[in-house]
Amino acid sequence: MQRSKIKDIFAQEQAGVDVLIQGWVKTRRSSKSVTFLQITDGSTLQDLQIVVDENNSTHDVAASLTTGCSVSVEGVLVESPGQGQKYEVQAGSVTLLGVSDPETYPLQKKRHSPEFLREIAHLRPRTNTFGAMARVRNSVAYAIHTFFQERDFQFIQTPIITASDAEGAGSMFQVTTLDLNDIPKDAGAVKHEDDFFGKPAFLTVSGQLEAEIFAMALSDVYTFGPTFRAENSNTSRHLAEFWMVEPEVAFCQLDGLTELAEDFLKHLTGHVLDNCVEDMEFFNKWHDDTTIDTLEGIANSQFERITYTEAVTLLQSSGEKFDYPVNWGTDLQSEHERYLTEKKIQKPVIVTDYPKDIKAFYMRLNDDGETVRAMDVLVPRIGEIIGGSQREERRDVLEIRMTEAGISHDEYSWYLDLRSYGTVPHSGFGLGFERTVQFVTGVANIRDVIPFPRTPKSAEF
RNA sequence: UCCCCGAUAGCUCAGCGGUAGAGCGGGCGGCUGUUAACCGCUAGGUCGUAGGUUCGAAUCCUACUCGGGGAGCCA
Repeated sequence: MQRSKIKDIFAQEQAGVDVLIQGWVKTRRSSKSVTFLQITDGSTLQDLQIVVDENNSTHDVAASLTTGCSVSVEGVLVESPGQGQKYEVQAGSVTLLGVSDPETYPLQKKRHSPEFLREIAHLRPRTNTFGAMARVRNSVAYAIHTFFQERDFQFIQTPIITASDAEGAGSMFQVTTLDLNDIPKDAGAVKHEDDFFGKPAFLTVSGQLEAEIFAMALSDVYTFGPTFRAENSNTSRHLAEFWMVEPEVAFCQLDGLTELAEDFLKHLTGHVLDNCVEDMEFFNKWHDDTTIDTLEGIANSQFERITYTEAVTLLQSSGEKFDYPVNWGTDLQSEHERYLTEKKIQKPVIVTDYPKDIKAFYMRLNDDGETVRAMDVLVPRIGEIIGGSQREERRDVLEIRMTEAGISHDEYSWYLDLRSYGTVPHSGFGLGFERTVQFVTGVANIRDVIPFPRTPKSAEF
């Protein structure tokens, strides 16, 4: 008999069919006359109840099962007389595939703290929360591709190893094959020519600059891959290794980019609401009882758009007491961003046109000479979920900005070349994938929305 | 990296100067179409590590390690 996934079992039109179920025991409830098993196979949040009567030849096997055991069950699908489930399986035979010693198996049939579960990252996918997270994460990833594919964006794979060490988005991990206990040196200086690439190499902090290359040929492109930041960041919103989505759009100015960002977030949240109903209800019940309302609000609302200068004015006249003062020219603090998106406007806010001195060199300079065409999308609880800009496409202006920022013109000659040979206005942004999953699910800590989190002093599994 | 908080049984925590407790989980027994099942019994801990104060430290002090919350950096 062919195995059925539990998700498909519950989608059956009617009971009465023979089924083969394989999965893991969540709990067992036994009495003298009957044993109930809750089985999960990860295809859905819902457990399947297996009923094993006393006179069943495999009742002793069923009664001996403990949490975590893997089993194979053949039986008949029947309508459940009990509360809590539509169908259950009247067992014909229960086969134990793999034991799970209850003395040592760390998962119990009760809630565990996320901190504890992180220590057993090899077993936490079996929990309700982490299973739901994995399915939603998968769904968001799928929606990212469909969004761009439907718009004829080309999926570009940008390199993970890069020799550029000044991409301007934070500290980088160095990649080397040199023996750190015996580093080759020449007059005290490291002989980088002996290293694998013949010069210092690093893990990428962004695929943007390379994506721009392809946008200047294929018009609309996006990347979606791992990104690395060696910042000593210890917060619930930062990882040393995370995934980022970076569309890059030719013949597009900042207005078009904000529209793309808004459509994008609406598509992702709408897709999850439509396709992860059960899992989202779970998150709404156990993690954040506002998350479904928030997502529905996003689908039905227009994002607010304000300039940095307007934001500063708004904050200064808010009457709100902030720990940090609000001054034009300094970056908005987390508390300021949260006030804007959570209290003042209560929906996603797109802040544009930041002072040039607090933004990256590649952002297009406005005619005022003071601000750049930057854009941050702020959402409740997470803060910045998207950062992007219209790129500086004028070579002379870009060169001045690079000089100011201390960026080598030689090393980025290829980037400058794009402005010499058929330059066009173009724009792009980066969306933090884990922050998006966090936002969608309402899970408080970013370490619980990625299978194996990498953070300072922590790279287990 | 900075500020604050924490680390006691497998898990979640109480104890806060006189030498270790609860609930859940585990084991054993009972019972019921049960569903975070229920009832009874039972086992289980060099109180994060290293120093110090004290007649005596889980408890007070110091350092370190790890974890959490917040900040910065950002996605």
